[in-house]
Amino acid sequence: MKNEKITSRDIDFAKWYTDVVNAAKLASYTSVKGCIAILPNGYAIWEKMQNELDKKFKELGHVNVQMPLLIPEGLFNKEKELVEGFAPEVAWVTIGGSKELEERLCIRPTSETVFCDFYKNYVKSYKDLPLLYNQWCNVLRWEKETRPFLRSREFLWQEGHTIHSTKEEAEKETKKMIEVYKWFHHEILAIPSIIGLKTEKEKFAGAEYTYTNEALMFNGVSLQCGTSHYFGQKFSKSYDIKFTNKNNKEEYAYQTSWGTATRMIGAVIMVHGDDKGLVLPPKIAPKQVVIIPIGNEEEIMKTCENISENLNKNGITTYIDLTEKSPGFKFAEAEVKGIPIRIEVGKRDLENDNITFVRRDTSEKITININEDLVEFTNNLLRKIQNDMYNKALRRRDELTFEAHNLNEVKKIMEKTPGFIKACWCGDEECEQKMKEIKGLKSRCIIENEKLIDEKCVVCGKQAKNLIVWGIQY
RNA sequence: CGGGAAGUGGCUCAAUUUGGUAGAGCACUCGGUUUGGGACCGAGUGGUUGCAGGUUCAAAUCCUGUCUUCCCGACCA
Repeated sequence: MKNEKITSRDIDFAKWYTDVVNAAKLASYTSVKGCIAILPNGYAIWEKMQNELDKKFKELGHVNVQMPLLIPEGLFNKEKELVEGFAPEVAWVTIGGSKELEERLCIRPTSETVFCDFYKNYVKSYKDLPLLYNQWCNVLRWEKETRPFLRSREFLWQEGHTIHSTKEEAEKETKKMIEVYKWFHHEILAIPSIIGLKTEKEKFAGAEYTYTNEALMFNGVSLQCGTSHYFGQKFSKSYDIKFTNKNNKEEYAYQTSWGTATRMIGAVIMVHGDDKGLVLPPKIAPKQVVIIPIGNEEEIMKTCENISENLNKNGITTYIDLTEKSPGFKFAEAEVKGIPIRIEVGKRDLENDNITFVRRDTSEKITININEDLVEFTNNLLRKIQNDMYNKALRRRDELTFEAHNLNEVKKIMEKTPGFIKACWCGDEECEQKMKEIKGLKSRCIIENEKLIDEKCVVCGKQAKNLIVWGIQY
């Protein structure tokens, strides 16, 4: 059954996306462009994401802090490349109360500068290092074109800012955190992603290099999902963060930063969703099971309560839909919200001592005896759904991943469906620019540890340096 | 930021062309009958038409500005 409120994914993907956001009540627009209200259904998903990441960060020794929202202009301007990168999308506070400020204050688009300002006075000795700080907060970037979750002006994220006494340690941290994001996408969100370096053109302003996770959405458009930056001593030199090393010499510190955002909610929608609405991987579903009574006889209600209690007690989150709607309405409602498993309990089931399980991802109906071990059965099914969703997304990505050896091949591929295009590149920014002329193709990342598929650059034919994944960006 | 479209109860839309008391369906509330794919009957509640100005005896309707949303382009660590 198709949901009438949702435009078909194949007819208009952009409309489908916003329809799902609305129908699943994840977010709604407000009076300020690009600033969305994240509603309970959406925020609960974000909380699940936060819990998973926060737990992992802490296992790896990171601690949470909170830095200010406002950054004095002078402080913000110290790192030249960062300023140039962010200047067009920074909002400024110029008046406090009714008084014009002597120095205007920038609303943080990212917090490198604030962390640096703090580290400057805090770090004295190699014994103080490393500091592995993270903060969960909102940031503001004055985007011109906005879309709920994917590109909003205000968004929630986490930003890790670490500072180290050696280059090796900082580089290890950079690599480690991009692997954490990859784990998060694969294991928790059931989204396959490709890790690689950003080209000079695409890297974070002020970074020596940037690692990124690139994922492909159902429509073949790619989304940057979590980045990890190595700063070397660039920021520490701009902000004068020195420590005394083991040899009693002053040395500039080595830094990293890494972040991921509420944009991931958008990724989950666009990778897993279908024409009935959202499809949530069990590991981030705020409620994993919905139990729908069909009829209101005492035996039915009692059975629902028993199942719910039993599952909840054993760590599976469930609820019984007790609203006075018809069963069909409740089915549709559970589907639009993406709840992984629906259990139906009605007269027909109970006459045979059965209950009915329905999978959200495949719509498969499974009738089982009520005396079976429901906890084990449900846990297995949740695991299976999580795995199957990953594999389905992986298959889709592989279907939409192509190789190209020259510009004509690139054009041909892009005429059909967009997707990831693997092609070699000489390292010249001009060639990157030429690729962009084909439907806006940009380099997503440089693939390491994989053989070049060609000796020549896909654009100019000169000696190839890197294998690049190209794609259209959200 | 450039080009285009739109904004009327919570939602989808009508009334705008030709200015003259703002209307329907869904949703919501109450009562009843229902319940295996978005139930049915009956009775209700809810809008100074995005906002600010202007023209007019009179503005949802005409004019100006502005905000928001959507599409195309540019931009996007």
